[in-house]
Amino acid sequence: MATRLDPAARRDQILAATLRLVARDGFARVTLRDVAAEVGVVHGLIRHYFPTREQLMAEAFDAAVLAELEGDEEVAERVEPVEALADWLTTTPRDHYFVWIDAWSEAHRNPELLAALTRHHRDCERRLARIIERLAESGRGASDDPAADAKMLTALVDGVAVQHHAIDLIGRAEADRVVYTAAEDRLGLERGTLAASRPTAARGQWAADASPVAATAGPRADRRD
Amino acid sequence: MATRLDPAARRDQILAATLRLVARDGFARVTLRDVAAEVGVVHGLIRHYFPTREQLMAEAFDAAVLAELEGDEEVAERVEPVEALADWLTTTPRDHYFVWIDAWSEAHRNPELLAALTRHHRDCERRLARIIERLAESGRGASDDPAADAKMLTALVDGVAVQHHAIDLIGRAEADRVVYTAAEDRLGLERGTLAASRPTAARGQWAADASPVAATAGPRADRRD
DNA sequence: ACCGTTCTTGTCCGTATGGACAACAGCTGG
DNA sequence: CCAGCTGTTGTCCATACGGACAAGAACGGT
Repeated sequence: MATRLDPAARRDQILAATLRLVARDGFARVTLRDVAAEVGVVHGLIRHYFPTREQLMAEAFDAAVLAELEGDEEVAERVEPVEALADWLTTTPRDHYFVWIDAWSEAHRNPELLAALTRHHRDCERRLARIIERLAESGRGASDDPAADAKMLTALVDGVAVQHHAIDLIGRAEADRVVYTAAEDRLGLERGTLAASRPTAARGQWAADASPVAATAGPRADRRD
Repeated sequence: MATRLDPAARRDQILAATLRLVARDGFARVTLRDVAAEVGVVHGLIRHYFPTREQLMAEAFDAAVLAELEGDEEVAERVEPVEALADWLTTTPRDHYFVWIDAWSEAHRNPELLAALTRHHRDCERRLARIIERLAESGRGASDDPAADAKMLTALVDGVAVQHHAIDLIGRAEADRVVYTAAEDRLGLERGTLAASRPTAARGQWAADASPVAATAGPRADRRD
């Protein structure tokens, strides 16, 4: 059925499929058979690459964390701090956030996941703090305590993302507006500065192949053994 | 085994047990047998009260929303706005938040749950906006747009709650500090005002009986049929 | 051309779940 | 005291899951 693949390629394929399904169905509901069907192989094959369901999930989430943060670092260091800030604070693609929200709800009963989440969150705060620092150095903004400002803004971004993605209470425009306004007030920027410098491109992708996370995966189909 | 109970009492008992288990294991993992074991009855009895698992979950979540918001309204109207604000912005008990976070991750595949969440969120924002309004009227604070301030602070509270409860990155003291500082800046209060007026008592309870949510439910026990 | 490696499949098993149902038991009204 | 209602139990069933394993098929080195 499925053509024989390079082991590494198949692994990545399985991890990408797992992330798609987690975004759609949640960590707890994704079964090995689901993943196999999404990839187009027999469910026994999954076990050939991942000894247990838990390990699959753990590696999939690790891959997500890794992919989300890779590369941006030096790039962000070169662009104007105001632009970098506007980019960082803009809302993330929906399917990504579904995975994060699911991870939050799963973290307190999965220590590995909690560790990965903690590392990821610290990374996010650190990068944002660095942007704020550069903003203050450039004289275009002000901050007494970049770390504290970063922590507050990170929390705000997550909270707004919940309102936007999970509850669907506000649209993307308003989500950005809420965060931008708060950031401008906090960092001594004039109102509207951030919206004006928002770059056009969206942030990174997930899967190993070029397709976005939720490319496949229509309404949950029936499965067989 | 279990003594014959008043139907309404047994219903409430089942709903309370369900919420306890959802806080511990998540919506997706709670089984009818789990609930029955938690209550101390046979799993067939659950079906006598709730025709299907989905309905049980839906009603349990409705009960949670209802219990969380009931009563406080007129009470909040009588206390000093600064004190009411400090109370409203302080972090909610942990087990409650686990249910909310789980609900967020479940909402996009459960329309009823999404509707309940939306209503709840709107209620929260409305109440906070009312407090901010009274604060401005009293002259002790200022707000150009109470609704916008309420939306931003609600998002911040949720985001901080994630950092505090889900990721366990910050403690309760720091969680309150982050929110209080942001609120004070936004509403023209002097730094420290909110921390100084935090009331002593915590917010409401859930279950029908007096016990807190996670009273029972140690580390997940083995079950039998 | 052969042969070992390993990617891949098909099938089996024990377990757990949601749901259905008949029998039992305690309460209430006549 | 009896009959009916209903809360409660125990048991059964079809399904689906994670995991295990042996057999098949493609690939690579010699």
